Amino acid sequence: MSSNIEKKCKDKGVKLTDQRKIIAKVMSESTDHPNVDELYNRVSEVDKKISIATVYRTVKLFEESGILAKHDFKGEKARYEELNEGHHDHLIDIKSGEIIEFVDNEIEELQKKVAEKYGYELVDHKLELYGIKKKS
Amino acid sequence: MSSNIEKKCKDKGVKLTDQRKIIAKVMSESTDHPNVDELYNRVSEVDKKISIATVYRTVKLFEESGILAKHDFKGEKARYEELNEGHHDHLIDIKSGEIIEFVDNEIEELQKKVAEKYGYELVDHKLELYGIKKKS
DNA sequence: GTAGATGCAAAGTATTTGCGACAAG
DNA sequence: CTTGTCGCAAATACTTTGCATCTAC
Repeated sequence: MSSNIEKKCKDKGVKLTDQRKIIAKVMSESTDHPNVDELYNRVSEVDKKISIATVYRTVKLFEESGILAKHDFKGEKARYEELNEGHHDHLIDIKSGEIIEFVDNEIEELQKKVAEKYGYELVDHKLELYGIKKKS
Repeated sequence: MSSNIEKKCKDKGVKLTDQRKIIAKVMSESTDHPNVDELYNRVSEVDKKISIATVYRTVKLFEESGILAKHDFKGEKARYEELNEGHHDHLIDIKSGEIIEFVDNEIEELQKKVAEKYGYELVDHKLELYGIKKKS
């Protein structure tokens, strides 16, 4: 089965090598937000000859092609996730490291307004919430 | 004249050495958000014997003491700024690199609500807007 | 067939650290 | 005095790159 990301590569004219197919598949199947090490480990289980340099080159390429998103959460290594249509932001549990994805259109709208207020067109943004789980 | 940051160090019981006083003064007088290299250069103009290791150690210490804030803007080196009472977020001009500080209480409120919705107490957040200046 | 991709190891960046000398409280 | 800081250079962590070889299209 060709992965979701593999399809996107074809759409965008990104050449598909065996290595890229494996990386694409692993990322497509990941429900978390792996960093390069974690991704390399998962990829190595499929083909242990793939080098970490290729993983770095590939995530960079995928990011530039708009296939993956890179996140630099506080004090952590860069993490990656598949970029799909619906944009979302992240709520990070500072105790467990768990990451919750959320969408809040009201905030999105206000961000545009703020940018406009200063004479800017908003082209991108980063919103991360860091929280502690409440005992309920 | 002792700098603003110098006062904060005394308040927080951070030992004040000559090097720290100089770094504090340079940061207090900076209106931009320098990275460690830039800060080191400015500090070197005052005392060229201060090592970059000390600058790294000091910004880390100041950050942990709640005196400086560290920012990791997209694809850039870490930048620092003095942390004052009024919290603010940043709007970054992706062409010029100019950084505009802003406050939007409505967004702040909504962030808390989002965290609560997922059962979290919001302890920190990061909001960065990236924009292009509109021709007016 | 050719441009681009890969693996490897070496080189870059950014940052941290061990250690002996030194200075603040 | 004593604990913590400094400068220096070496070490570390993460990421990129030169080069010879290989592969997708």
